[in-house]
Order: sequence, then C-alpha cells, then structure tokens
Amino acid sequence: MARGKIQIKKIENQTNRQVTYSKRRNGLFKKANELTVLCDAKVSIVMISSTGKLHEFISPSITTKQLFDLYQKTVGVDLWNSHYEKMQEQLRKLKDVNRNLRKEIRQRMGESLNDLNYEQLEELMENVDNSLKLIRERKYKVIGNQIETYKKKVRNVEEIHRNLLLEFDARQEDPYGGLVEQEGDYNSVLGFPNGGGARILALRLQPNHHHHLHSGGGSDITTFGLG
Amino acid sequence: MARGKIQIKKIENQTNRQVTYSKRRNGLFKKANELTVLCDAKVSIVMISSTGKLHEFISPSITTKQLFDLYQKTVGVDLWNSHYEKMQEQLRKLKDVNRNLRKEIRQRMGESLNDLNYEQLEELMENVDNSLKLIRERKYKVIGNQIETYKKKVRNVEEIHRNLLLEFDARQEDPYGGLVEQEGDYNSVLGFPNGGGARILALRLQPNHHHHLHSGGGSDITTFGLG
DNA sequence: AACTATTTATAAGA
DNA sequence: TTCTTATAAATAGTT
Repeated sequence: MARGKIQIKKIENQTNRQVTYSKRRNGLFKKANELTVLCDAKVSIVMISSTGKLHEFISPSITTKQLFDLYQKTVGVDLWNSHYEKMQEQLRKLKDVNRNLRKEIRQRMGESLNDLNYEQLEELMENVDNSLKLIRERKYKVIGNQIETYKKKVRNVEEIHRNLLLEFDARQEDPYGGLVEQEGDYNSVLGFPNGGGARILALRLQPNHHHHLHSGGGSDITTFGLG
Repeated sequence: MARGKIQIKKIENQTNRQVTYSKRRNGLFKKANELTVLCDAKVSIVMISSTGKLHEFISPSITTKQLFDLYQKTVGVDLWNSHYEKMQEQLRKLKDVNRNLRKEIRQRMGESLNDLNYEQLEELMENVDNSLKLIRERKYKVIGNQIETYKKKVRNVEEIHRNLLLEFDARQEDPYGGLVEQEGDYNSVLGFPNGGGARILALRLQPNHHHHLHSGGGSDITTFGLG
C-alpha cells in the first residue's frame, strides 16, 4: 500500500515477511483499539506468527477469558469442555482403580471375602501364603545383615580394645603415649560421634559381655536398634 | 480518515456508530486476512458490538478452538485454572492414594520390602499371617456351608426316594397313582429344572452312592460346582 | 450501498 | 529495529 502495490500472497523472503508481520500487526491492533473506542465494542485478537510467536490484543473493557466465555455461550462451541471431560473421565477411572485396589487389600486382609467362591479363596490363600514366606525370608535376611554388621563392629571394637591394652601396657613404660587420640576412632566405630560418656565407654570396654548378640535370632532382637 | 479527521472517542450517534462498526469491522477482517496470507500467520478475531452482536474472523488454516488451545498452552494454563483447580487437586490426591495402595499391595505380596526395617517387617508379617488365618477360616466356613447344603439336598432326595418307594408299593395295589407329578419336585431339589434325563434319574435313585460327599474336605471338592 | 476527499497505513529504501 | 516517504488503501461524511 505504498511505494508500489503488492500481491496478497505469502512473502517468501523471511526477513521481509517478519517485517511486514510486525508492521501490519501493529496496524491491526491500532485499528482494533480504535474500533473498541469509537464503537464501544469488545475485540479480541490472537495471532501466531509463522515462527510460532504469539501476540494478542484485547479491549481494555474485558478480559480474554470473559470474551472466550461469551464466545462459547453465543456460538455454542465448547472451547475447553473437552479438557474438562477428559479430566472427569480420568477422575472416574482413578476412582475405579482406587476402589479395586482397596478391595484387593481388604481381601488380602481377610475382609470382604463373601463374594469369593471356594476356588478364589483357595487361590487367595496360596497367594497370601506365598507372600508370607517372602516376607519371612526378607525378615531373616534383614536379621542376618544386622547380625553381620554387628559382628564386624564387635570385631573392630575388640581389635581396638586389644590395641588400647597394648598401648596401655606400653604406657606403663612410657607414661606419655598416644592413648588420647584413640578415643575418636573408638567411638566412631560404634556410631557415637560425640565422644560418648563415661558410662558408655565403660560398657564398651567389656567386649565379652556382648557375646549373646552373636547367637543370631535370639528373642532380644529389638536391641538391634542401637546399631 | 477521510472527509475530515475524527477524534478517537466513542461515537455518540447510535446510527453512525453502527455504520462505522460495520465498515471498520470489514476493514479489520480484510487486514487480518491479508496478514494471514502475506505472513503465513494464524489470526483469530472475536468481537462483540455495543448491541451485543458477535462477529469472528479466523484464519482458514486453523479453527478457533485450536487457536484457543494454543493460546492456553502458550499464555498459561492459569487462564482456565479456576475451572480446573479443584479437579486437578482431586486428581493429584487420587493418584497419590493409588500409588500408596499399590505399594501396600506390593508389600503384602512380598515385594518392595527394601525400605521396611525389621520392626515394620515383623508387623507386616503378623498382619499377613492374621489375614491368612482369616482367609483360611472363611474357606473352611465355605466348605462347611456347601457340605451342609449338600447334606440337606441328599436328605431331601432320600426322603423323596422313600416316598417314591411307598407310592410304588401303593401302586402295586392301585396302578393309577400320583407318581408322575412327583418328578418335578424331585428334580428341582437337585437343581435340574428341565426334568432330567433317564441316566440322571437312575443315578439319583441310588442315594447310597453319594455317601462319600459327606466326608467333608476331601480332595474332590471341585465337584461342588454342581450344587 | 455508492461516492470521494482526505486521512491513514504501509512497502521499499535508508 | 526505526525512520522516511511515495503511494495504496481505508474510511468519514455525504448522497
């Protein structure tokens, strides 16, 4: 529309196209704004350039959402209901899955068994029995691991104790030995980072009293929590 | 923009305003279309006049809904969030609950036990053990019920058999007795609504052969499916 | 809806 | 991008 007429067809030169897009976009928005003011109208323009950039104009008297809602009401086209419906469908499915999961748990807990026939009960029982075996195995493995760990710790303690005794003996000859700096190592082995009180030290200094911990699977297992 | 400059402010004369709206709307749509073609862009214009009439322009390469979806994605899902918030929250919670339920089932099945400590394993084991007992109880009860039902049926059959024999004896004296109408009752007791073939009748007429069914809990339990 | 004087938009160039 | 400017296009007021 200036310095020569142009054909209305796609501008192939990318730079020219972008320049024209920018100029004409401004022109369009300006016209839209004038229309808004002059005619007391509400205008929404949404545009996406060939490079994927989005620009929008909206009359000051309204929001995009309001205009979209009005559009929906007037034209009858559902702009966002498909999203809503999808979510509702998803919700329904999830609730269904949830109900089934709960039922499965209840049945595995021995509840809600009324609608199972004999074969199903038999199958469920075998299944739960198997699970029980797996859990028991796992439990024993955990006990075993903890015992192993404890054994190692005790061996460590015993060794450190022996070293202490040796150093103690050595100190008899040389009163200014390296006894003190041992304490750090000694406690860290047992997981007491703060050096430990006298009572604990006293306890640890009698490794023979811990022997019952080696007899794997005793009834006193809760004391393993200390490790 | 012609025959005199105008101020960009609301046109008070209603007729003038409508005429201008119409002219400028066409102008805007024409420009939008040129933009679409020249710059390979996608444009949506929705406008509502002061009289409430709605007009729209949409580039031929797209639908209004598609452009709105794109708009949502680009500008932000927040535009519609007021609609969705509650559902999304609910959805999130359900997914969470489902995940936990699945985990519980897996643990009850003896899987995913790695993050349980000894005490938790102990508790789980007791729980599953209890469940197993409940299921076993239920199973025995089902067996018991089915045996009871069968016993009753057999008792019924025996009684009817006795009656038949009595009537048969009576028939020796009076050949035209009420034998035929008994058959209906006889079969319905055993769950054969169609009167039963000769072979089945023959079988049922020997009640003593059914005694092994009374020995509750045999290995042949699947034959209970007949009841 | 058509006309047309004038304003406005803008293509091309800087 | 922005400015410039010759020219095309849009349109206000009129018929």
